[in-house]
Amino acid sequence: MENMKDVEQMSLVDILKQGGELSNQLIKNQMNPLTSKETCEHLIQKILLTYDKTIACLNSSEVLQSDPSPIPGLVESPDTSAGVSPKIGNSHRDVFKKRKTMPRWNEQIKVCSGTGLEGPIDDGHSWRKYGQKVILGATHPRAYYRCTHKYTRGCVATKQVQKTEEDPLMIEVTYRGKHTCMDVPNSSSPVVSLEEKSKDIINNLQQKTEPKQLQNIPFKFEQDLKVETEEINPKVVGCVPSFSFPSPWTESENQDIWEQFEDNNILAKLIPPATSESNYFSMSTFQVLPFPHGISSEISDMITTPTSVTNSFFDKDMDSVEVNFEPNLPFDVLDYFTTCV
DNA sequence: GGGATTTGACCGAT
DNA sequence: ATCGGTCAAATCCC
Repeated sequence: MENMKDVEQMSLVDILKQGGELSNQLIKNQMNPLTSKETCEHLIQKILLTYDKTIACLNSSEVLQSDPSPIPGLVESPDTSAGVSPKIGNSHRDVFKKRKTMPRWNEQIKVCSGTGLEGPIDDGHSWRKYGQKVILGATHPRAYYRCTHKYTRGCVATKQVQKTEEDPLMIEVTYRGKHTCMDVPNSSSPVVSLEEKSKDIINNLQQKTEPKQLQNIPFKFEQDLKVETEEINPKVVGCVPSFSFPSPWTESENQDIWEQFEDNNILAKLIPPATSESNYFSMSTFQVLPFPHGISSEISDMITTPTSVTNSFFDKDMDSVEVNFEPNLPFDVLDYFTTCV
């Protein structure tokens, strides 16, 4: 089984690398005014195909994994079913027994505040802080959040938020458990097909004749990215293309991106334009969260606003996506978030 | 007054 | 024994 998983992950990496190369080609072509629209369109189709391949690969690996709890959060012991408060008839001991058997996985995100994006950040969920602890060896305390609907809908999702050692402006978020409170379809965030997104991207490309203007392209690849992670160690098993903007990126930098994936280094960083007045905002990697909603409200939770709020930042379009941003690429943040949201 | 946060205590895991 | 995760009473805030 292990070997099989290795093989699958190897092919996944290959597919993802292919997607990355295609993305680079697309950018290069886009920078060339002589490139035909059809060429770009063809490239985009191929890129999207790599997504499909990866998803298919992931789905097959999911089946292969003998996870006895295909729907985390719904396979709890009876006392954790929706609507039943653990306060009733539950001692501490019961609670911890439950925790032990609870299927769980986590995700880690690092996001940096100070992006100039004042205001709430929304992962689509409301969280309630239930604890805070000083962690050994950590400078900053770790905050514990649970889904507001834990008792009303039996949602078992929790997250931990902690400022990083190296940079207090960076926070690390660890998710646990999938939300089971999102059964009701969210009509406000309709699913967009790959084709529609492809057209959207193409239309944007058409409108951008100068490479510099590429910075205004709403990036929506992430809508299609999906990753399933299981267990405690986060694994990048998703279809994550390398995506380069017309920036002075080097091949080695792109290689670094993929090495990050291969190292399962799951990070998302929003590094603010510390020294420049312009908004620089580059993407190097994408990582997909297995949540209905990914990047969450922890930034504002930790830094600017109280918890248990519904914030908006990446909004629905950024669901399930984790992104590395680096301060090299010109990217109009405000424009991006006003045109995309 | 109701909901959210804080914080000390409890308990399982290591 | 120590650490991490959670509970729950007290407190705060709207």
